[in-house]
Amino acid sequence: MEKSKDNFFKDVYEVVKVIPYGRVTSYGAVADYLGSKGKARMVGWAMHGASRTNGIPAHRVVNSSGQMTGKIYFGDNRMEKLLEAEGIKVSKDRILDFKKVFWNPSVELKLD
DNA sequence: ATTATGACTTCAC
DNA sequence: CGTGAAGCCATAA
Repeated sequence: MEKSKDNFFKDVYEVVKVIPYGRVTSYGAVADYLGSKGKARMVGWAMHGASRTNGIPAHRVVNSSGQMTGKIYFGDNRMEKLLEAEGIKVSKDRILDFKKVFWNPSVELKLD
């Protein structure tokens, strides 16, 4: 993250910050919204750095299966706890009503 | 420059 | 629903 090379990360953070309460999204959805669908992994990388940052609800970002793959990087059950605190039911590191709580930035947050 | 790795995704079995 | 393989791109060694 030196210079303006972290523009992608910054965009990811902005989108994640905009995720509504009790909603979640996927790495691919964010990457797609940013115009780089193939960078789904990079979004995860950005979250990796956000996990230690304040103001970034990284717990609202999961993979396409609704599985909280990064909870281990969060701090064990901290991620699950946060999600449940927002009314999101979780089971076996996986969001139950994923389809209902899913928030697609490309649709909900479309540009004017 | 090259190889390995990863909070990913999708398809196939 | 679980596992495996291929595709994808940036970071690390």
